[in-house]
Amino acid sequence: MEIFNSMTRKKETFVPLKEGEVKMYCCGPTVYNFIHVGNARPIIVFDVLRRYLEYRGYKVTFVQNFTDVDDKIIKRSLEEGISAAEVAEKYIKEYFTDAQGLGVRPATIQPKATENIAQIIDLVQTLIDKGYAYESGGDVYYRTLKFKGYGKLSHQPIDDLMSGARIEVNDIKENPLDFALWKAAKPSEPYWESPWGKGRPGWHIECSAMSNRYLGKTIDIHCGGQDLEFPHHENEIAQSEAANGCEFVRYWMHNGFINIDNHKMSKSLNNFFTVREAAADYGYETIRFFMLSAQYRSPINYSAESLNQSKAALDRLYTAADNLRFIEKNGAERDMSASEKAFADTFQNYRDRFDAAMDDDLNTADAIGVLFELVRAVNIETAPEKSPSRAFGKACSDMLHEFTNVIGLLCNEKSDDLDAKVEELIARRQAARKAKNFAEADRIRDELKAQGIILEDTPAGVKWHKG
RNA sequence: GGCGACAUAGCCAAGUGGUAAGGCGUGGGCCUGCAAAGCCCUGAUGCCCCAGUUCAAAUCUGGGUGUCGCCUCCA
Repeated sequence: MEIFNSMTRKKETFVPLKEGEVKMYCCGPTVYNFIHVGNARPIIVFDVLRRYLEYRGYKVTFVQNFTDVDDKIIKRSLEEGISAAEVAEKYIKEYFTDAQGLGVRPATIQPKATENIAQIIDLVQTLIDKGYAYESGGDVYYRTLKFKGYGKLSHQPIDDLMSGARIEVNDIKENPLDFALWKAAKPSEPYWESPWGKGRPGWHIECSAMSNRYLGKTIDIHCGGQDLEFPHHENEIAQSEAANGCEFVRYWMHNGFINIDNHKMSKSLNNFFTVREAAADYGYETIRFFMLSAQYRSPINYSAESLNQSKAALDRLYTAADNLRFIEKNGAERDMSASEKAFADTFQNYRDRFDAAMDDDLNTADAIGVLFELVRAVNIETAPEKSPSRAFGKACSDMLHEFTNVIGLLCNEKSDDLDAKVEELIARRQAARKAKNFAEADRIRDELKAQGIILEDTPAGVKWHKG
């Protein structure tokens, strides 16, 4: 598999440190609010990466953290009149509601910064001992100029970074580029005891500490949004490599932004939609489809038109899956015919092309193209006039789901429970149709429609799907 | 100012040297009690512009134009 490595700015063949195993870390949300649609992109994209690596046989250890102590959380706690810990707890819960809706599997480990204070303090102390950090008025800062590779991820010459930061006036730092590892507690702020007095960790040090604790000194993949490249990931490299004396990350992956009216969606610009709002309008899974309809590094524009197109495309997928489910249950009771077997023999071609697309730096747009080519072929081969067999329906269904499981689509399919209720109403409507009582037939159809069930009359019988 | 990304049909979006995937939408058709779905046909002689390299370029090179991002908390 080829991965575009932000560090080298090239696609590189992915070779894990240990054969058959992948250690990956993804920067998780700061839990002070509902996540917005922009936040959802890395969550979805790197969930697909994790699924694909597992599909290819790797044992994946995936760590995604929660930043649950931070200025914004403290601010929020004052606004809401509850403790910072309660704010964090509340929005972690909301995060999981959204993540589950989006079809995102829980990471292997989802640590919180506040569960790792001892590790963070140790790491800060190590950096002080090695001369890479210094205490100043209860704060501890990283001595940026001391780390030779500073700027290597963002490819920024250190002089340019310096000039950009020049305007900052701060007497307690040796250099404007130095960043906080530990912040002294102000009155009424949450704090932990440390060798430098009461305080709390800076943002960047958390990820270094947790990555090291749960995955080790060198990991295979570290991912996040492009805006984390500098300074967050740059700082992580400086911290981890200075402390451990070895390479921190083999492959850096950064996803592109979601735009609104061609401008970055962000909380600071206040032009964002929360996932909760978007899901109310289009459904969670439509958001997931939308995110995967373009390659993860390219910017995508969030608009009603795009989301509606994604919803329509997703419906086509559901229709196909429903048809196959129908055939599995009601198809011809016989072995697969010669032509059915011949078609099943072509599955490997689709698989090869799907894998090739995903191997190419997770080209989900291309992979979805293959998926839809499969859908059309399956629709043709399972047309009612061909009286497809149940075995064939299952074979096609399995193939379809092999792909949709990798990209995490089709996670809201029908249940057997619902089947029974709907089937009964369908039977009553069929009786009415047979008696040419179309008024009653249409009434039942409307009744089901009101419950979100859409009927379709086909030569092979009445099918239905969730609208 | 420094660094970087992108520009493909009405819309979304693949395609990095060999003659334009896929989805949405439009129009027509088959099928149907009607509808829906599905299938077939339809759609860029063309890939922002101008040069150049090549037997061959959306794909490579040079120069433009336009849009966006990072350099500050941010996915």
